[in-house]
Amino acid sequence: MARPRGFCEEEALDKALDVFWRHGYEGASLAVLTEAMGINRPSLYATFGNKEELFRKALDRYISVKNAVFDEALAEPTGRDVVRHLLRKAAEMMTEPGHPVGCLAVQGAISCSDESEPVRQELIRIRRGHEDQIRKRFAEEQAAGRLPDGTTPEDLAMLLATIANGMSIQASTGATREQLLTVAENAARAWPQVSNDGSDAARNTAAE
Amino acid sequence: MARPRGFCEEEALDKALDVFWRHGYEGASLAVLTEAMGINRPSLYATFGNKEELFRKALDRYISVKNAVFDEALAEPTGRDVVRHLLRKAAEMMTEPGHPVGCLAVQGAISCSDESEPVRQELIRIRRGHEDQIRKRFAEEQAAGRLPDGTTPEDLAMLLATIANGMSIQASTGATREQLLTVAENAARAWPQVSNDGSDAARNTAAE
DNA sequence: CTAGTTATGTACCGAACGGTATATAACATT
DNA sequence: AATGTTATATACCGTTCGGTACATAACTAG
Repeated sequence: MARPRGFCEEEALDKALDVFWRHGYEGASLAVLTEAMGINRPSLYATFGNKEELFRKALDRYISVKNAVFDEALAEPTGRDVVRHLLRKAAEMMTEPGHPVGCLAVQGAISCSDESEPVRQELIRIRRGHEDQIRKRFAEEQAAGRLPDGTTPEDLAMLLATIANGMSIQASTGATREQLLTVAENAARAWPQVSNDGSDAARNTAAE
Repeated sequence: MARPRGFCEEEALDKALDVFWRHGYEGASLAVLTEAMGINRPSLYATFGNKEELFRKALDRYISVKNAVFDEALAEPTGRDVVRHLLRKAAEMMTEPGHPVGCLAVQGAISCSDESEPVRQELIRIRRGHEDQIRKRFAEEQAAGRLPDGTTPEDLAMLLATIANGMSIQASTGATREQLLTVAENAARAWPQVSNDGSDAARNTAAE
C-alpha cells in the first residue's frame, strides 16, 4: 500500500447525499459537492468515478435506509395499518432535522435536461419499485378478503404512492412535520376498508 | 413604426411553456428554447427580457388557464364534488396529449441550484395559493356543517393538495390518464364526509 | 534511506451556460 | 426614393459546467 486516503468514504458520501437531496442531481455542481464533501475533484473522481456514479452510490445509501423502514410498514397486520405506518414514516423521513426536506427519489431529478435522462429514469424505476411492493402487500389483503369491492391492489397502491409522492412536494413547499403527520393520519382514517359487518365501504359514509 | 416582428408572441410563449414544462426552469437551455420558439436569442431578449422573465410569462399563461378550471371545481355544491372535480381535471390536464405530463407548478423548479431560488419560491407561492383557495372553499363547507368532526378546512385542503401534487409525480413516473382518473375517483370516494344520518365519518367504515 | 505506490492540490481542458454587441435586413413615414 | 426605426442574424462575451493532466505529498515495503 501507499498513501492512505485522508477522508472517510462513507462520510463523504453522506455529505454528497445531502447536497443531491437538497439541490437535485443537476442542481448539485461539482464545486458545491467537493466543498461539502471536504475533498477535491481528483479525490472524488478516483473514489467515486464521476458525478453520475457518485449520485447512484449516494442514492443506494439513501434507499437502503428507506427500504428497512418500508419493510417494517409492510409487515403491519392490516391494509390501513400499512397505510398509516408508511405515511407516518414518510412524513418523518421527509422532515428530518439536519436533512433536506422531501424525498430524494422524488426531488432528485423530476425534470432535467436530456443529458440527465438516465438518472431520471433510475428514479422512476425506484418509485415504481416501491409502488409495486405496496401493490403486492395489498394483493395479500385482497387474498384475505380484506379489500372492499371495486378496489384493486393496483389502484390502492397507486393511490398510496400518490399521497406519499405528494407529501414530498408538500415538504418542499414548506409543510411542517406536524402537518404531514396530519395528512398521514387523515389519509389512513379515510382509507377504503371492508367493514366488520361484512359490507364493503370503498365509498366513505352512506351520505349520498 | 418600423420593421414588424416576424413571429407571434403568444405562439412563441406557448412553445417556451412547453419546453419549461418538459425540462423545468433550469433544465431548459436557451439553445433549446430558441430552437423550439423558432426565434434567435436577441429576439427573445428584446421581446421577453431574459430567461427568468420568459419563464414567469409562460407560467402566467399556464396558471391563468389552470385557474379557470380551478374556479369551476370550487363551484361544485359539496366538498366531495369539489374533490372529485378538481382531481379529475388535474388528471386530465396532467396527461394532455401534445403537452408534457405533470404540472408545471410542481415540476418547474422542485429542486435547483441557488441561482434559481427566486423561481422556486415563486412556484411555492403558487402552490400555496392554490391550497389556500381550497381551504377557503372547505371553510364554507364547515360553516354549512358539512365537515366531519375532527377535520379542519386546513387539514382537508392540505390532503387534497397533497394528492394533486402526487398525481403530478405519478404522471412524470409514467402513469396514464386512466390510472390518474382512477386515483381521482378513489380519493373522491374515500373523502371524509358527514353521513346523512347526522353522524360523522372522518374514519372510513366502522371496522375497528 | 530508497524505491514504489497512491492520494492530494493546482491548474487547466473543451463545452455549454445565459446574455449581448454589432451589423444588416425589413418595414413605416415623409 | 430617402430616412429613421425596429427586428433579425451572426458572432461573440465572461462564467460555470463536468472532467482531467501533472506535479507533489504521504505513505508502505524493502
